[in-house]
Amino acid sequence: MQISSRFTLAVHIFACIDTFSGEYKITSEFLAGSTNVNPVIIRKILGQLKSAGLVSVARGPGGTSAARPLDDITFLDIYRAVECVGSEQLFHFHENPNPDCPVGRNIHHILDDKLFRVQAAMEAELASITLADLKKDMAKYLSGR
Amino acid sequence: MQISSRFTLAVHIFACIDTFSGEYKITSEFLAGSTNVNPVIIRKILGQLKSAGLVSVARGPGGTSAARPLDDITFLDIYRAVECVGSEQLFHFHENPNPDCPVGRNIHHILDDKLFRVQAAMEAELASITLADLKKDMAKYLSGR
DNA sequence: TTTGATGTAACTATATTTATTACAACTTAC
DNA sequence: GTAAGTTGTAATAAATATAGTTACATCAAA
Repeated sequence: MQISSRFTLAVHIFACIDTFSGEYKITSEFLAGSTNVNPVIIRKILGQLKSAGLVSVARGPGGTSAARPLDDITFLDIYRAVECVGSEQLFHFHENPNPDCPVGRNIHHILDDKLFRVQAAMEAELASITLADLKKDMAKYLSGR
Repeated sequence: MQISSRFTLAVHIFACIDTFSGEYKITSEFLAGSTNVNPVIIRKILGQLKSAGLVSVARGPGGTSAARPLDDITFLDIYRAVECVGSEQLFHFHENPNPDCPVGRNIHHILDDKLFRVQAAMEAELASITLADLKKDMAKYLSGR
């Protein structure tokens, strides 16, 4: 199954912060307009990003900004902030393999290290991409806006 | 969100084929017993593995076997066989970003190559693991069975 | 104190996964 | 050729997760 759109939404949010800060006030309503997603969903994601220390959200007047330099926020930071997979495991196991079967009893042990390696490879790639990279690439597309 | 347990189930099925072929007839009922999953689900997965050319399933008398040498079946083969993500995309996008917003209009283009790199890293790791590796590691756990 | 925004609860709608029942189709062996 | 055992598949339900929506208390600044 696919990874929740919360992740791409969160990146979209940062892209808006990069692009529109100063020009517009970055509210959940504004972000909802750009993403075409319900403002409450946006606020929930902003809350997760805030808990992870990635953004600052002003309550009274509204307005969101990045809490750290752009080259210090990686896709992995964002992924972990919004994904909130309780288990932190990418792969879902069938819950109750038969303990009376030698394979069923051991399948988890046998697979765990292999699946962890797969997850680690993915996370390493996520960690190699920063919001500074995003901003740089965005400039190409937005030059003529 | 996590990757469907169909993947770990499919690997479990191959582990059973490795371990019990000859000793028992590998039917969907037998596999349901080891995995503790409904036989119809097992049959559906077997159908996907069969379509991908990874197993042979005998209809009348029943019984499943690997269709290729174990060192020629990778975790990526299995992943692709059962995952059937129509789009083949690991990351789910929010569907309708605002085309009137310069960020909304371009977010897909901006992210696509980066997300593809992440997916490729994960798939490369999946491709590096074969059922022969699985069998070897299983031997450690099953020696005293 | 008014204004505009966030934080959050509650509920709904939708989609996906997994389970279950039922049965036709098929293959082998008797 | 028929009985037995199994696969293939449809139809449906149940469980879970995601996303949308309404409503409102809370907060900070002007």
